[in-house]
Amino acid sequence: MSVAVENFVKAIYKNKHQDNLDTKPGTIAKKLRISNAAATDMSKKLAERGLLQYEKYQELKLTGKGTAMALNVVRKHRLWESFLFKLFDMSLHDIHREAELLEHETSDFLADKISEYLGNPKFDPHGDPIPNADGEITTKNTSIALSEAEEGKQYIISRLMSDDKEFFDFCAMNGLKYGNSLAVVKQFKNTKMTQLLINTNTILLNQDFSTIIYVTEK
Amino acid sequence: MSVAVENFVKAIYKNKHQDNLDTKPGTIAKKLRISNAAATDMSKKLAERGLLQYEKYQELKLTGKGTAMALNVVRKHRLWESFLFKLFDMSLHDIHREAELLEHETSDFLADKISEYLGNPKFDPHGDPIPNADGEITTKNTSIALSEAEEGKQYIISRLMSDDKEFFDFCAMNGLKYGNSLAVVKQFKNTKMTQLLINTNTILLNQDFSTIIYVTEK
DNA sequence: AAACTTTTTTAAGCTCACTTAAAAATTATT
DNA sequence: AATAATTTTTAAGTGAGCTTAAAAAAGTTT
Repeated sequence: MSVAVENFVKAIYKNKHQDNLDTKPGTIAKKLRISNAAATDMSKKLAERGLLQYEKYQELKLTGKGTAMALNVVRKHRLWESFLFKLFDMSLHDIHREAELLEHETSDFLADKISEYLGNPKFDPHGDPIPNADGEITTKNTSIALSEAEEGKQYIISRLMSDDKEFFDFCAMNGLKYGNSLAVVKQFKNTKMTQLLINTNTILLNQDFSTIIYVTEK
Repeated sequence: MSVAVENFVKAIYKNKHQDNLDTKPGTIAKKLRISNAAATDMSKKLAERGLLQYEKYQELKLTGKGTAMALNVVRKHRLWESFLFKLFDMSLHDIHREAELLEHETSDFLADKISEYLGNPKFDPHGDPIPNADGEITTKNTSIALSEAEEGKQYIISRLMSDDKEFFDFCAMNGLKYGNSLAVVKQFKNTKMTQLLINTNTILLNQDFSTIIYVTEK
């Protein structure tokens, strides 16, 4: 399958299950940096191929086949991220950038080899779950966004949900790393800021960041 | 640069420096399994881009820029082969197949990481030299084809020059592996066969295989 | 509800990387 | 050297994946 098609179904899947965005052609277009016209066009073609359901002016809905394709690409992406992170000590942003390309040129055979090598991990270095070879995500996500965390409690960082370089740079600089501990000191209701303590450092996060950092109770 | 372009300059480079074939558009077309017309077409376009010199009915000649591109792709291919071979215990044919895809989606940055991880190897598992980051091949190839080897002498396998699955299956079955030792027992002049001894086994090779297995004197 | 704004779709057109068919040139054969 | 066979080039056309511009529909504001 082509890169364009794989990225298209992946974008639909992620908008629906991850980024809490709608799946209308225009929204997908924005994410993929293509024109609305191109997205509408692609939608019709993929509907014919049985990868999604398309109805004028409505949200796109992946079929089972389309979902399977999306999960297959997501699996490869997250396996590559895990692998590169482990072996090469690359930043979260760098591994994302490389995985974005490699995911489309990786056979199922190689994906399984990588998975096996890593001990069939369930999460990647961002804390995102890795679908298994059958496209199933077997882990339940019990984590919450930092913006929803309770004052005074201890948490462990379980997910950094972004692919923005500046965000990752900020995280790296401040010890905000998958698996690390922190305490939520205060939630500022009006300004929607979250104050937390990590490694004896106090950090104040605005909503942009507190809603994409996920944690579980310690 | 597109996959098509990268494969085109790579094919020219390999025909010239490795496979001892000419570099006319038709010959490249055959290798890439595209029509002669497509190859002629591409030749003109790449000439305009300064990657090669094109003269009607003549062989194609890579420019410095074209050669650099070819070597960059070859470098990535051979680094991937080395890497996959080392980590995943994959067959020579399998690593080739995967590398053929990955080579086009690998940043220079990642290539350097892989190289560094492997200790900047000079040869891949086929015995092919790996160009450095500047596109230089610093090793001299002193090996000869088995078909040219002398009766009664001991050799070490230094290169398996092919990408054919059957050939690699044969090699794997018979201990014909990069770095292994063998003795040339007899060269049959008329039938162009080579008889050799490896691990107490006698093997008789025809010319198809004896010309693509390279060795150095022990 | 009418008017305005935004989004989506349709229409026409582009580039890339191919194809097949025919014409032209080269190479091989007698 | 003339003819036949092969190779290369030219010409015309295709599908994928885009674009911009205009038309149509949906959503928002007053």
